[in-house]
Amino acid sequence: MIALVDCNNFYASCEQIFNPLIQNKPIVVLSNNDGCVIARSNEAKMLGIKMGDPAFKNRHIFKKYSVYIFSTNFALYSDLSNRVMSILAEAIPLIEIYSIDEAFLDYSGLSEPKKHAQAIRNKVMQQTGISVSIGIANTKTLAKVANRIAKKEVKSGIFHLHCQDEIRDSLKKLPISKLWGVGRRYSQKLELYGIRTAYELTQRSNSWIQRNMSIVGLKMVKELRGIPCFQLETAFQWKKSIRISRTFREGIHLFSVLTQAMSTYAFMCGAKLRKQRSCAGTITIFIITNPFKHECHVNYKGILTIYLETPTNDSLKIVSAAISGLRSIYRRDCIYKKAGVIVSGIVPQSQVQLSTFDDIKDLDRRHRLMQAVDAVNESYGQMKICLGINGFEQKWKLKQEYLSPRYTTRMDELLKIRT
DNA sequence: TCTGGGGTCCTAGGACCC
DNA sequence: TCTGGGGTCCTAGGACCC
Repeated sequence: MIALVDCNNFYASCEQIFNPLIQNKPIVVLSNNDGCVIARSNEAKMLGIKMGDPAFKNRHIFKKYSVYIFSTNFALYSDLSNRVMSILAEAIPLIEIYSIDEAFLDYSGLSEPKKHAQAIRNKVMQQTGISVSIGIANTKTLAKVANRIAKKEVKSGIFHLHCQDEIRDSLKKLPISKLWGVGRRYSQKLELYGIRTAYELTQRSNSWIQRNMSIVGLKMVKELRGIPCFQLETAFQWKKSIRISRTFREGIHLFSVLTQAMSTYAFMCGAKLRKQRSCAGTITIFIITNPFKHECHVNYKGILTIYLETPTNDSLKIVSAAISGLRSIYRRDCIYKKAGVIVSGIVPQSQVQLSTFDDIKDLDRRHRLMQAVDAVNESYGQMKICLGINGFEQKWKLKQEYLSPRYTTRMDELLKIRT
């Protein structure tokens, strides 16, 4: 038996705790640059403000109903999260902290799970002021379903989903898109096959499910049928990738501004790496143009993966690798990869060495590639620059060749598409 | 005018070797 | 010179989560 504890409207609740004036008021928390709504209080939800909606679409609602608006304060949220999690861990040591506001608890062998959950819920409220919903069931996926019911339909905020009839009925009521593990793509696909509820999905054969949704989808459906497939991950996990990425408020047209930003983010990545005592084996940098800007008919991504000869967590080395990578994208010392995506190269000892256009013997082809990259360069940095670092757990190695034949094949395909 | 940031995992298909 | 089956490794891309 597993319990899923989920904090209600977590970021919004955190803001409310320290400000009595905004209790029971509509409040929203906005993302970086005040772009999107990423948390809402119940009152804000009732005004029809949607999760993930761009803030500008809701400005009139904010004004009309005097909605309180906050920018994110992650220091506050993670501090409160830690407090909640330690209360949970005190009650049940076998705990998987699933996200900043959610945890799975091992409830096996508990004779009165609902009573226990009630005690936890009270304690968290009493000691932190955060209200939580708790769903209890035999598998993680069913606990998710139970939690949804606890949050929406039950006053006590606690729901134990165990008898077969009840499970069947709740799955019949659950729209397929709301199921844990079914996102936008899968729900579109499943609806094409006439599957609208979680129950209808459980009626499909195992082979059909695996064919269409991979092994992960099959595990999820088995869990809906009551067979545990996802274990509780109670051990601490090192991060396998670390990333800093930002969207700019305005388009960026100066290379110097890009390098400045890239340095900052690279430096921050280094700090995060050192904090968990890891080293990066590869560094990936990428830049994306504004996907919502319609006048530029193609949107571009510039991606460069740098394979470090020696894994490192030295911020200065990471910064210099990132900057030389960025410069090489900018100088177009690189190979166009496929529509909207450029470059992948190898950087021994932080020196960018990429294949250049000179390597392309076919003059016509070379010309078309250069045109394509020009188009990319022109639209650079209009909106987004990202720096990610990953792979420090993976085997690192210095590649002997700049480009594999396979890569070239894909470029040929691309050229077919573009011409 | 204004659309987030940080993660994980699986799979198909090519490279390469025997 | 041509053909081939089987295995492993790697990576790009696609899916998902909060």
